[in-house]
Amino acid sequence: MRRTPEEARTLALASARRLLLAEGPDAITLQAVASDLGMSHTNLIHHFGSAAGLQSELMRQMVSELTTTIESAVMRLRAGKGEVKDFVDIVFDAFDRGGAGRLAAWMALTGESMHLAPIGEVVRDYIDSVERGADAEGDAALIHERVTSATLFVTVAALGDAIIGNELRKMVGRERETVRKLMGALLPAVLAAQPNGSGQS
Amino acid sequence: MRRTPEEARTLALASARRLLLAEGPDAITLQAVASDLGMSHTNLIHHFGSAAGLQSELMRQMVSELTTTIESAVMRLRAGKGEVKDFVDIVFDAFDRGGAGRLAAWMALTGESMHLAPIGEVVRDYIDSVERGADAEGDAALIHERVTSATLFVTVAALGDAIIGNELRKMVGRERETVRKLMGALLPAVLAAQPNGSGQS
DNA sequence: ATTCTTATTGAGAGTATTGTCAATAGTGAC
DNA sequence: GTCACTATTGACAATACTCTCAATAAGAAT
Repeated sequence: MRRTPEEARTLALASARRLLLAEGPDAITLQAVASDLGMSHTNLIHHFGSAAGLQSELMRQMVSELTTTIESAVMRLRAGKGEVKDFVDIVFDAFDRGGAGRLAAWMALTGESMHLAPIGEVVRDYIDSVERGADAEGDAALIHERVTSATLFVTVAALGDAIIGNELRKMVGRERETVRKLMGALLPAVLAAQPNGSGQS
Repeated sequence: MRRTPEEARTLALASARRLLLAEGPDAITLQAVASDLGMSHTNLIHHFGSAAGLQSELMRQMVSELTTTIESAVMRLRAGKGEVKDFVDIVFDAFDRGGAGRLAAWMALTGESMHLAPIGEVVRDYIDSVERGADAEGDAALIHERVTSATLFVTVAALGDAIIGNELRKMVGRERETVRKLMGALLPAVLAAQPNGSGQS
């Protein structure tokens, strides 16, 4: 009956995430989480300080997972172990999995965009890594521009897909991978210095 | 002192939109709108029936504007008066202008996705028009697939750009048109039946 | 002018949410 | 076993939001 603080926090964050996915951001209230867990809402205040503390911690956790996932994909790409198409898949999955994209959108909508900073960092890391590996050939400035553009492109599309992709696909009758497949096919053309490459490896 | 019903509704919707842009979806309350307009919140209930009625009307109005804008762009494209790049620009602007993208995201997040149906319809209209104009040449089924994919692609990316584009661009230091320019450059390749064509009209 | 419609308001009820505070009860340390 | 720590709870206050209801008043119609 008496959980460790870590247990309590983990349970609460899992419940909050469940509520976010099922009923949207506004459903994450102290009472809803407490009743879902069968505990009192005052206990949540005890563990998180306030309702804002819980929400903030949920944001921090999900952004952390998101960036970790993407970072590992960047590592593989840096090691030359993966294709661009796989990277696209991972980014799309990362925004889709566990409602990370919906949460990111919520943060952007409610003005809590400071929590998004880690995403910007990992994007910058990715840009640096690709730049470093590629500056042997071609114009470094040009490559920098292409890589940043491509990364922005993937991230923005992955977010949009996570939020509205399912609804739109339902309306026009396409399957789930439609957008990410296109992105995977087109991105190499953006990255390649020569405009001919649709490098299908 | 005594407005016409249309005046009152117009004022209220404008105020609600302002609040949505400035402080996010949760800021659209009867009290906030009423105080912004210097009227009592009961008057808003009189005109919209309920708080949900006001929000619903705001969604309807903004989606209507969005679809109207996109539809006119589709007409121009159908008449052969515009390039694909212009269409991309218009879709991106439509989601950005007046916070339509943020509102669409809010709808998707809160489960009010029925209001999104008109967007699906205009997308389907666009698909039909392009299909009809293009089925003289090539495989009709293939063209259908390419066009639906491309339209999904543009819409999803435009939404993502409207929500998180500014934040991400700020973090990596790119200007505003980065993503839409890429989309405009890549989309013709998706639409062309032959993989060589980046058909610039 | 009188009447009718309705835009507008203020008071107040009902509910949800956050938060405070004191008290209870596990759990480990000694 | 006793004590200290703290996870947990229930009662209660405070605020915000929605909504009902009765009353007021502005404008149109006659």
